[in-house]
Amino acid sequence: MPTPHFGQPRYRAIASELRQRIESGAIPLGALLPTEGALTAEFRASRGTIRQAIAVLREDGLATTEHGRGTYVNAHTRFHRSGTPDDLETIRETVADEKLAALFGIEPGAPLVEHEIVTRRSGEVKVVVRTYRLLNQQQR
Amino acid sequence: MPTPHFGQPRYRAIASELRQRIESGAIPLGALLPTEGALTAEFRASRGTIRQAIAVLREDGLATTEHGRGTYVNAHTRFHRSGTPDDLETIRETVADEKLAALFGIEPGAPLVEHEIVTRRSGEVKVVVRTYRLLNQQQR
DNA sequence: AGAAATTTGTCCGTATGTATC
DNA sequence: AGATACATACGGACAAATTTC
Repeated sequence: MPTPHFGQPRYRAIASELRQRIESGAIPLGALLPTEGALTAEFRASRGTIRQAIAVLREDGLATTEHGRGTYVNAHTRFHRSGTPDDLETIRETVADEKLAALFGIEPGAPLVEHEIVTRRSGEVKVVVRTYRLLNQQQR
Repeated sequence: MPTPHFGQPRYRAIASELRQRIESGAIPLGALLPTEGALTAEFRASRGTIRQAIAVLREDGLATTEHGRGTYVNAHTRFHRSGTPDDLETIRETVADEKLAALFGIEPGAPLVEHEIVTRRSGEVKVVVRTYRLLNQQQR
């Protein structure tokens, strides 16, 4: 069989289809996706293509895959406006180390405001973001 | 050929090697990586495995791939949209201090990927943002 | 507790499509 | 137009983690 992929690659089309099933509720949040074997049968695509489609969902934060277990639809992904239960936000005053001091052009030990946001997904820390600003600095 | 991957998968080992070449300067920032074909020959791995290794570098923000062109090592300086020049983005591998180690549930000293964005406005550093993620090296 | 079945992870080789040089 | 380089897709094989019996 040739491999004609005009506009949309096969794996993206499959990813879209799966995404739609998730958003429509056909596949409930927190549930397992069909196995790779089942999806290869349904879409009559190779396993590699199916895995690529699932990788798209993972990259978009919609699913999480576990070895030997399967791929879950992430329970609480979208629509987390303010007060996300899974994010932790901390604001504290800290002091500049050598590197930060050099960047800001201040003395090491001088005060800075540190803003830290910890993002978790399924209990695991996914990313830690820290912003540093000078004290009493007004936005423009 | 069998597939003996004891501790570390082949594609991760290759990714580490490439990462090291980048950090050591053997492959300069902004330069093109060797082509997939060249890497296939050098590491005697299949093209799929090479592409998996390069994907790791992309996920860590170290490289960018362009169809038909090649894979670039991301340079320190990133493009700025119109208006606000003078942003500087740095990606480096660092080690977890006590606090970060506790957050991620890893050992202090374990490697992390740090993205740092320094925003200046008329020569003055306005804000420093640092994000920390697990290296694509350790699975868990 | 142990063995088998299930499911995802890694790797190979090949072929063809598409973008860039 | 031709050569080069990345993108997509197939099929097969074995490894490793989990679940089931």
